[in-house]
Amino acid sequence: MAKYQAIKGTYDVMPAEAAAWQHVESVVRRQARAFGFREVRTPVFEDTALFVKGTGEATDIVQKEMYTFTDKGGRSLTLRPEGTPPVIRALVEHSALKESPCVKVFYLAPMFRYERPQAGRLRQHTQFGAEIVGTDSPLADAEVIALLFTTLARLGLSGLTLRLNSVGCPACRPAYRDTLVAHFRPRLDTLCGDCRERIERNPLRILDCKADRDRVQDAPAMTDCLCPACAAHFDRVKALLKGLGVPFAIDKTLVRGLDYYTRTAFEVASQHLGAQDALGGGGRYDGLVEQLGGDPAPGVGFGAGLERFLLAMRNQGVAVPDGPRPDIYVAALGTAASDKAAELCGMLRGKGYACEQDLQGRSLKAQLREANRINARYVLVIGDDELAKGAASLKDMDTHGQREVPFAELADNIEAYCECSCQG
RNA sequence: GUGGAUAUAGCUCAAUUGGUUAGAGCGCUGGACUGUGGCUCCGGAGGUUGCGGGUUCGAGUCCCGUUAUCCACCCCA
Repeated sequence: MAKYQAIKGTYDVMPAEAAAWQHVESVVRRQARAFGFREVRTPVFEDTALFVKGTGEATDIVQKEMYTFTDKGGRSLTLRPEGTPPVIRALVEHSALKESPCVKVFYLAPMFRYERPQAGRLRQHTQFGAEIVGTDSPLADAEVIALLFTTLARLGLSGLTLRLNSVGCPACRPAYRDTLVAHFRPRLDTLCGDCRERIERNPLRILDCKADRDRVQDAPAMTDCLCPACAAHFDRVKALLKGLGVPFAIDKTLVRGLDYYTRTAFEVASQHLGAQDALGGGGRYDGLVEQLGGDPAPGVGFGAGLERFLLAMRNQGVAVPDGPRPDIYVAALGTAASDKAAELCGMLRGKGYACEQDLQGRSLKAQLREANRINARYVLVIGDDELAKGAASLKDMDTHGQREVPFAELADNIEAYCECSCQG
């Protein structure tokens, strides 16, 4: 066992897995662009108060999962546990909503939470998130949901379930909350210990308690208690999703763990994951911008875990396209030939080819095996004979064919010999 | 924070009721007309059996501790 290893709940992406990551990232970026979202990048740490205020003091994230430390200036800083508060902070700080009243942004960034690792759950994970700030139109809700859902589809994922709910707004939630408490109060002794506390602190969370799943089914639903505005909003979101062909299921027990959500709440789960089956989730947060010191503005967004994308893809057997193959491998025999090879590699790279050579002075056989291993399209063989003749042997690794090409011609007309996908 | 399982070459795994120099496949590496890959054949390197104690004539196998990993609860991405 190595003396030093990656910290619990973290991991390394080694070159063999990097191709899969790059593929996922490029699909995500392409899709975000297709929907008109622009990228934002914010620092990995923030003032601790941003999350206490934004994410919510009562949430599990803030209460027990944050990596918080004091820097040498005595400031309390926190590695971001989620992406939305930092993004809102940045939009407010840069007055983005004054330049343009409706902003669409996405991010691809690491998040940190002190949790007990298990399948699909880490202490550092990477989130793809998107936010639309500045409009309370149901169009925005539907667009954000469609972005997440179509991205997953583009990645080849199937067996997806989109769960949808509305958690109301400050106008109608308090009344629903009372209704819920009135419903559960007489049945307190049938609930689990956690829920007996939740009824005081946050009764809505009783709804997504797994232990009390059965006892929750006949509880009153938020969707039956929405105020007219929230009900109309929810109806339009559903209609829009139908129009977009995004399948969903109403889940009246879906309650998200962050304090700022209003109205729409959603979650996308995969059949191909373990206990942690949510690929992503989000909702509307119409009070957050004001909460964080900006002029009041509504918003809606989601966060999704890239590690879970990859995990679901692997479990589902989705093939990841190969990365680009190297164009040319230069095999050299002897010191003089190696020097010439270095020179040729430099010239070819200058023309835009992906090109490499042996760095260990190995046998020709070993060099060709290496060229084959990295799936090079062509091999240039250079030895004493070639040096004397002033020409290299150009071998086509696919057709096994080989021909002689003068060094000088190589420089000027390499494209003619390489009718491959080389970008000259 | 709680519970369960696991820990043997780079990787995936073997090793009879505790018993001699801990094996295999893959990978790596060298060779099979001293300069030509994939297939085949032959050879080589590589392990203080996670770490620390204990029981025993003898421990990879049993016991205790510890660390790490995995899975689940909680919660979430």
